[in-house]
Amino acid sequence: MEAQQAAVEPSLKASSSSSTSSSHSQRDLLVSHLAASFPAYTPLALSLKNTPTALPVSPSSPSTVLDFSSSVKREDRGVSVPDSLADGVPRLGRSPEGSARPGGGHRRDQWWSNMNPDPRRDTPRLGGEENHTQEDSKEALSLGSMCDGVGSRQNPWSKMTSRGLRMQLWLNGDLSQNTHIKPAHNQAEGQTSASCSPAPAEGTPSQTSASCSPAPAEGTPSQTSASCSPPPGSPLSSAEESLNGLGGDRDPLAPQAPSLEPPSGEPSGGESQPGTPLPLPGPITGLSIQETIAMSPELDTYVLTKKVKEVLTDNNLGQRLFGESILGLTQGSVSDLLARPKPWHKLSLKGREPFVRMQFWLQDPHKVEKLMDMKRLEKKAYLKRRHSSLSDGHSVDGGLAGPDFLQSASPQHQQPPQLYQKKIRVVLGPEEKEALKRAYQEKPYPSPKTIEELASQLHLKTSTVINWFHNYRSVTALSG
DNA sequence: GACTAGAATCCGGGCACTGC
DNA sequence: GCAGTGCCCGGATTCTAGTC
Repeated sequence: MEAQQAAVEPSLKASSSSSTSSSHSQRDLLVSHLAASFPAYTPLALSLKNTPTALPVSPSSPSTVLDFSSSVKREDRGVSVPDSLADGVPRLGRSPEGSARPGGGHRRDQWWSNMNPDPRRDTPRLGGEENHTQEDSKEALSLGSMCDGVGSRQNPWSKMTSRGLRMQLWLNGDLSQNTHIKPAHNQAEGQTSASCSPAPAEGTPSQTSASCSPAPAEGTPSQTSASCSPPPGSPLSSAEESLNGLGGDRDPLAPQAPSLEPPSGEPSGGESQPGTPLPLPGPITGLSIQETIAMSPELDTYVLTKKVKEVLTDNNLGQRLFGESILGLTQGSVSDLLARPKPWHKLSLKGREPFVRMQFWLQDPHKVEKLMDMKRLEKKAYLKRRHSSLSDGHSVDGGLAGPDFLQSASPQHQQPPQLYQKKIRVVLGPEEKEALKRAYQEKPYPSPKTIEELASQLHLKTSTVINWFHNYRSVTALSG
């Protein structure tokens, strides 16, 4: 904790200064420190909810503010009325004013504004806050939240959402306007990191043509796509470019540059296996996809889902296969997403991820073939398993259908189980619920000791008991 | 494939405590 | 008194398992 803060603080100072070339080494230190501290989010290899591994952060990661600003339609969503207010039902609890207070949705606007600085609105502020500095980045988080994020409640990368990610990006320098990432020195790094400074650093040799400057002048033949993208063949290039081209007033599915084509030769995602979630094309790092999502301009979720539905129905592909293979979600979630896509601006970072993945998938020319292959493999594996199970005298019906079956069918799931472990849903039995309710009647706010006791008596995790009380308080508050 | 209950998670806010 | 920190809370959201 202290060490982490020690690492953070210099970077805060560095990033708030106008020149950051001197912070290069600090930044490197910070990045490597973060690489050691933060678990990774590796969506390609892992399920959405799976255990993170080492963060593949390096100075060379395209940790960049993507060049969205020129094409991004700002989220002009007006006032987003929370459901709790929209339905006119007053909410109990401590913060009915919470929805009305200046924070709430406004903070998300702030986040979005920070992520997508609109040059048109980039007017000097009162009080001399010309620069987007530490203050700007921090003001969207309370002290408690900062503390939670940096200290006691650090989330693994896979669990970060907009704010957590924003902090991370800010730490990386991408959100601090004045942070100019110096081109990396070594060759390997040079390919990407060098090119992705938020803005062309003054006096910095244009080593790469290549800045992912937020707003290259219009009409400037931007090298961005070429230089900000990962090496040719890397799917990230297509991913990011595709997203770059997804300004809100453009058809999210509109054909993109040739680079949208997945790497030639090997179909993107390589040898897909049934049950292997998220076969995004190629080795996209977790950081990249997360950043891509965070920086992604507004996608038209309705158009996106409509297109996905069309492709699935046209090719007789099931939601389950699609969900588990592409999105890492269950059939029910896919159904929900496709039937009732939320507007982009109402989605958190996490909520946007499936749509970004849909977008990736739709742009894959081999998408149908790959899903078909998965379907075949799934069937083959199922039959094989069924055969062997029958010979063992065990039935495979029921228990092995669905994700479990998929996972067992996938060779990749022979890897350490924690990598592919699905979140186990706790289903409380009626007796457990009854006991919890009794305890609630007695004490809606149980002490840690009581929680411990309840947990051990009911053979539950303390977190489950805590969650139950939390949710039950919400439910009773709403109904009461 | 649609729908739902509810467990889990995210996040901002509030408050107590501590050290200066 | 103030800033920093840690913890807990409510509200909102996400997403799984189960059912139809």
